[in-house]
Amino acid sequence: MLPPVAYWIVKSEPSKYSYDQLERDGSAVWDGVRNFAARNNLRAMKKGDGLLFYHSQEGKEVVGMARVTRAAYQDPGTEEDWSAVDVAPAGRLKRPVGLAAMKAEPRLKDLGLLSRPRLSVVPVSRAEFELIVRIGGGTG
DNA sequence: GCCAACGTTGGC
DNA sequence: GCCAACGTTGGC
Repeated sequence: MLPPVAYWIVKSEPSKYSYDQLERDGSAVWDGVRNFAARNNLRAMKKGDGLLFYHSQEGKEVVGMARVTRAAYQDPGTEEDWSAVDVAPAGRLKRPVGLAAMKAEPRLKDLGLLSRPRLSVVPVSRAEFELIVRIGGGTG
């Protein structure tokens, strides 16, 4: 039996790196994280973990799913002790799930995205993950 | 080890 | 563009 996967929300400003771009690229090196808590979350990721891709600043919505394709390794952009993972797109939501919709959903009241708004990589429970995907109409 | 200053993020 | 929140840095 496969080990259970974990779930995360990763944030990106679409003007810097959008979900569209990830789909065009087919995969991406998720690097440049310079926050200890976010780094620790990156390091806890395993290949196969599920990601929700959130657009910050513009959109303010979860737009799609992605998957971890390579567990944490040295961030290639620095000599310092930071980490990167590789990710691949795993389906766009039929309807993006906006920040307001998540705030309004009682079952998402403990969502890390809401309680730790400045953290760029936050864990979510399987239930939260699946609920957000369901609110978004799935990936069709 | 504390705390003030500073920089960055991100919602509004 | 503003401002609040918060993480990080650096002086003491």
